[in-house]
Amino acid sequence: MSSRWQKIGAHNSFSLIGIEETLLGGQSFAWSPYDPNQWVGLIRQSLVRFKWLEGQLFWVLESGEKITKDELCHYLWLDDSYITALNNLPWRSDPVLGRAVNKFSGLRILRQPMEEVLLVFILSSAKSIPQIKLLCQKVYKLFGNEVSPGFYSFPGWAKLKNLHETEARNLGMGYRAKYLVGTAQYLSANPDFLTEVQNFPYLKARSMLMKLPGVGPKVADCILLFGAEKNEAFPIDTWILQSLEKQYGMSGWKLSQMEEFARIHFGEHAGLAQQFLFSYQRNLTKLN
DNA sequence: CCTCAGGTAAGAG
DNA sequence: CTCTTACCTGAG
Repeated sequence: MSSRWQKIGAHNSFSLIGIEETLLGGQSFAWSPYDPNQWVGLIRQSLVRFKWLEGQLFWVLESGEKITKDELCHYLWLDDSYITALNNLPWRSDPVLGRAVNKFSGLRILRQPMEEVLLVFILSSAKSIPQIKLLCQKVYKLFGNEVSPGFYSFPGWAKLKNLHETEARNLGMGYRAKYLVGTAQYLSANPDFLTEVQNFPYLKARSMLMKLPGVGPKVADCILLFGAEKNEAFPIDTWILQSLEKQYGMSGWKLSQMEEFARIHFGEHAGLAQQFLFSYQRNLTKLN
């Protein structure tokens, strides 16, 4: 059946560690390891499997709705704008970023559905990747579509509105339950909210998102970076905090000062730099 | 048994 | 605007 495999791109500048970190590193919780150098996951209503072989990335649709190569390329940010973004980052003059870019060659930002990113990052606070995955799966299983046995798709906020706080807490959400319920209500009352947010420039979009319960500065930046193609967004989580403090010598700096530094130093594609620094910092013990 | 986590919100200074 | 603390739950 290997004839089903299709090659994704001729010159996609990936590396094994780059694709692996892109899919499993924590910007999406939809992907799982399959065989060695293979990963499965849902993109909307399509169950897709990727394979890394001899320096090339291949894909196959396992089940669910048809998906085009163009849609996959967009999801994986395989168009030339990635190269442009990378070239605009100061990795030549910044040795910290340089090491990260070199180590995680081809690491990208996945372009995910904004609605789904909103949900998973509301649920992400103070939780590890496996915990977030599990929690998402519980919610998806309750309201989502079973695309393939064991694979449930993101149900959409209209259906999430049917989840009451008590029920959400019973799933193990803890204090995140009231965030989810509150956000579902807000979106129900303002159906075009996310579309509007997407059309505003970064800073305005960010402050709009922060009106949602459970969405603070970090989650808002994740939503904009992973779900709205706003590359200026620079989510500062504990890993980035560590990176800035230890690699960039910014201990004692205020969060607002770090944001300003990121904006000036990394520029309009700061979010891509963030992803490299994040991966480097998080894998620091494994790298040496 | 105790601490802390990939964060947010609320209250105080 | 900055700083502190509580908030659920589960892992270490």
